[in-house]
Amino acid sequence: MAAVVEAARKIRVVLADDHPVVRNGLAAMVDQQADMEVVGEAGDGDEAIALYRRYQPDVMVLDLRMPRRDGVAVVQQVMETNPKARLLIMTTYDGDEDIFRCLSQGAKGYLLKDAPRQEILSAIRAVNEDRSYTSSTIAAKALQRMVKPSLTQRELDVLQQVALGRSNKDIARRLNITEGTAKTHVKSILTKLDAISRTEAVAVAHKRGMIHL
Amino acid sequence: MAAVVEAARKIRVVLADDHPVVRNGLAAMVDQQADMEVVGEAGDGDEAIALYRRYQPDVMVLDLRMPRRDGVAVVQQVMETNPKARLLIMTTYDGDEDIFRCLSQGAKGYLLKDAPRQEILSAIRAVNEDRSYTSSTIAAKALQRMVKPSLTQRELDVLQQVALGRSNKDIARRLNITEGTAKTHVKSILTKLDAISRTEAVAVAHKRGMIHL
DNA sequence: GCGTGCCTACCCCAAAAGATAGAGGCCGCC
DNA sequence: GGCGGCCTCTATCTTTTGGGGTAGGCACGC
Repeated sequence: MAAVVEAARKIRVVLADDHPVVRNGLAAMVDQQADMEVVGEAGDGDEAIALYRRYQPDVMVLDLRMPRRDGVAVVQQVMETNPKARLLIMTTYDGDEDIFRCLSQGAKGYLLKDAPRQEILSAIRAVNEDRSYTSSTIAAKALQRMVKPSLTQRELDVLQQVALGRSNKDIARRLNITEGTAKTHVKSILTKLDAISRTEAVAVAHKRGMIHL
Repeated sequence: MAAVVEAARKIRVVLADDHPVVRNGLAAMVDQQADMEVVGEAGDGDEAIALYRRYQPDVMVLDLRMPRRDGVAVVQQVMETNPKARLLIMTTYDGDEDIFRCLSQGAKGYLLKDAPRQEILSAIRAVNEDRSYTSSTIAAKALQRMVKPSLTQRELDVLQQVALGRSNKDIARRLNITEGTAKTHVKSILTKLDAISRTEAVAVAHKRGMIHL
């Protein structure tokens, strides 16, 4: 057999996704490439962190929604111990607010799961070279987001309660504020989300990935 | 080269899923098996129907959520022209109400996307032999569902409107009924879903996959 | 120091929502 | 034919929502 010739070291990749099928598909795609190889596969957030530590891969591809610890938490954790980590976020949903949380915490790129094969591969290469990769869909969303006012933490707390169907009085009790204050928050939520009713606010917030029902 | 020995004809499979990664992963898994092969891949509902017609596969694996035409519609369409079709539904979400719509329309089996490799393969084999395959998670849900009262069509119409944040008056206008009637429907929705407010009803309905936000 | 944004809290008031208790028409099933 | 489920509509009453404005305390940045 001829000697294996490698111009350069391969890009070492760790995959993290809770769906075996998706991991399988990604692994197959990556391993078919001459310039990259899969060195580890994780099925949840905790595993992802462990595998990153163990293999110190060039790139880790992360699903945003995973059991035990979601993508946001993994990015946070990994970047803390390894600020130079190159992480590529992958998710099913565009418009997910968590994307921005990941990116602002240092994730290098973002991909939609319905991206074609080639886009996925070039995203991995881009991230490996420390270039950031952002799918055009997301770039557009990011711009939209700059314009639209974002909710404060407290408002997100209240919104979360609203989404559970709680009344203002209930929300006030749980957050240790008066009903009047709860109403104030709800009002500003409605204004910012451009919604007429709390129910519509929940729909809008869910669509924008600000809350997960 | 030795002659290829085949004890029996391979199971001919068509895959339908809008995520290239998932299709890739499934295809790799299937083609690795000695007793099955992928004869077609579809990226949306319309394609799925077209490919079924063209290849008349033994089994078609269908994602429930797809662009252009979702799994329910595909099952409906295919079963109509080909009552003996063997369809295996695959989805990300347990608790999706649409599952039951598919099964009652003749889909042979149901799988969660996070199912392990082996389960997926044996589901395909089961469906091919005209046995039905139901993941245990779903069997449990089905039982729960028997107990809980389901909404009438009209109530689902109203619920859909409620989920959009519309007021009773709005809903009444759009459905050509009086506000009082709209309220009556909302009331019975709240009762059946065991919710205190319309907002909670939306949350519950969404969790049960009765509506998609 | 001064503005700005956030959280808190209060007021009033009109509108909507929800709870309750009816009732008639229609359709399918036993 | 009778019964039950569904859709429609009515009326009344209480509670909750949402819109309007105002304002003090606090932290942060310029």
